[in-house]
Amino acid sequence: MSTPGPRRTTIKDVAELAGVGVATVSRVLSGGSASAETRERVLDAATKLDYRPSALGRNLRQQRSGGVALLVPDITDGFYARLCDGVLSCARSYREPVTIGVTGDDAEQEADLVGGLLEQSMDRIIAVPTGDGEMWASAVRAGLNVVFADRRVWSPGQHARALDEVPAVLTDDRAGLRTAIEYLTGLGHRKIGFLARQGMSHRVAAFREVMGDLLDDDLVVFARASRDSAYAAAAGLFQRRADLTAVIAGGNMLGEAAVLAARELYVRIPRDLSLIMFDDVPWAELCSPPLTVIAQPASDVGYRAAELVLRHGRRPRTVSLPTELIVRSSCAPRR
Amino acid sequence: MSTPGPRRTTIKDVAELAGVGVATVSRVLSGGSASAETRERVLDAATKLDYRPSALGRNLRQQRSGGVALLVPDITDGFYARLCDGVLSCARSYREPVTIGVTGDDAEQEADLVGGLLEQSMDRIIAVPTGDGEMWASAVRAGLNVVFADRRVWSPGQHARALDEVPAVLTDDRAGLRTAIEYLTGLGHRKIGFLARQGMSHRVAAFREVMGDLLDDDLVVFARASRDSAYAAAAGLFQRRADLTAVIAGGNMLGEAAVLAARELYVRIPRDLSLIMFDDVPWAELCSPPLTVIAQPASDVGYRAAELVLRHGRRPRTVSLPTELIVRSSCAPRR
DNA sequence: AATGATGATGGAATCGTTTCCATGAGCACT
DNA sequence: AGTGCTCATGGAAACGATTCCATCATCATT
Repeated sequence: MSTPGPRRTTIKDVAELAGVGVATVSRVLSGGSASAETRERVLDAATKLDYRPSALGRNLRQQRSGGVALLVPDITDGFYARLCDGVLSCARSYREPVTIGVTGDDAEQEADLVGGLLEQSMDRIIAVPTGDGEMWASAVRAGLNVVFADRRVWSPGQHARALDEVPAVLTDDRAGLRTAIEYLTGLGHRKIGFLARQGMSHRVAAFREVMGDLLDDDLVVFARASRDSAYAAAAGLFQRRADLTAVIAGGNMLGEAAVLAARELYVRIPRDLSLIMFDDVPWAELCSPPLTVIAQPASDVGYRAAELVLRHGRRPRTVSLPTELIVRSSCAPRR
Repeated sequence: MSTPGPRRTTIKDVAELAGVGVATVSRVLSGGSASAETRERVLDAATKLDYRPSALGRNLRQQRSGGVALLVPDITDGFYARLCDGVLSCARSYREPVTIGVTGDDAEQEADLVGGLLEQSMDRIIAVPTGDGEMWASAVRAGLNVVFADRRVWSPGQHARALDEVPAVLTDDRAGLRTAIEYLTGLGHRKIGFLARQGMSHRVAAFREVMGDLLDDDLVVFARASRDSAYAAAAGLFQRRADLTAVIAGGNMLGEAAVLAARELYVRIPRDLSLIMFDDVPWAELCSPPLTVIAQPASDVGYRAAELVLRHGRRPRTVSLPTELIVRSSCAPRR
């Protein structure tokens, strides 16, 4: 089977070669106090034996496994892929491994995943949460070190304040939405739709608030976290409400679906329908027509979240990163 | 600071409550032999205490941490994102956590990452390798359980056969390329370029082989793993060789760059230049013009690779998944 | 009835680290 | 010289599981 091989070199071997106790080796290697001479002898021995501390032993002793967990709804979505990339790049500089799980925007899967992490004694986690504040509250009570990214979750009961203390890195959806809506109304649009995905309630809330008097609740539709569902939602909206003249897609999968559905239904963009999509992706520029988007610093969101969870120093409650409206050619004046 | 809290319930607590020894509890929980009555008592106690075995203890004892590691060049690239998704979805059904690292197609970073994994005693890894057979050979000699995905690496020396035993899940690049090239030559194209990225030597080799007499080595160009570099490579090629009538992009970042560069240089697709891109992505259809692509089952590649590394049964040396040419509107007859 | 085989069981060792605590040396000050 | 203080140091005890091994009961066979 597997070769029995030469046993891996342990701290004990180093101690022996250096002629000191294991405790001393441990102290030297983790930056404790020791005399200069001892330190040198230990370091020498360690390099001579090519000693690498076993994370396993350390983890058991410290009752926590290193590394960070990262939970995103869908890694295939360009936005979350970039968010992951940001986390990964920050974690790399701390030499911390990152464990990724996808929740599919499903509360049950999310709970499962978190359960698994607890079992692994992972105590640091960055999450794009999907619903169920109860679950998250109990997780932080269990000692989990949570940072929310992209969206957050509030404490369910008005007495439990556990979640309100959880730091979060968000994008300024509201401002982005406001700019976008102002742009559209400036072009004369009044009937503005919103394509959302389950779990985007924060964005929907912001949309409702910013729209104010203009809001027509029949114009906001929800899709599940699949391509097909997004398409169905977009097509359904376009067919049902012929009076629609502009639509905002809550994410790039929704935007994709909107373009596709419009094409299928002979709705011309931007002549018949103006479209603004959340999140700038490389293909938005390549699309026909090039899409006007609300750009989000996805990678920064990930990076900052990782910093928060890894540095763990005094940390601000919540940081909000700016969005930017990038005007291309998918919006036109209402005709 | 952190609440000392009630100690987590250990196997010992369960043993005590059930009135048996810890060894028995362990056996029952991991499916060993035990009398029906004992089994029941143990299971009862376990549920009553809401006992969850600590992965830490197990890991240390077994000298290996569970889970799988996954190394990809760039998680932001749609292809690798889907590959990750495939791995994650398979791993989920085994309840195994997945640790992801991005190599950026850089051998040094790759080696770093693998070193880190060794330190964590991760012994199962799925990798899209980038260069340096030496490093991978020593990794498998160290007992690492490697499965290559998307591309593989051969043993450096002709005597060391370590790597040739490593299973791999690949896509049939050669066939895809052959079909694409036949399609292009059928349209009358003779000067066909290839846009590659560092680390795509397998694909370049296949291109060279399939092109045969038609090959003009000056028409294959390499980019580094960044968007800018891809753009520069494409633009450079288009300017340098005005006689070029068709080009194949080795990945979707390259394809993106090609479309952009062509647009910038007033090269019309497909009128002046036919384009085929490796890997079908949702936006290929939305692009103007819609792109003809060589589709690859990215998610399946990941899924199968995960199966291979997790089931670990008798396993085929290498599996090759089919590609498919999807004809859209980015190719036209040579004029 | 004596012997052997089988199977369930629990005690104890083990994995590799960190950290608590006791020890002893060195030094300053009275 | 004696007292007290600060250090460096090493032994040993965790951490929580798995698994080796010895023990004991039960039962079948001679």
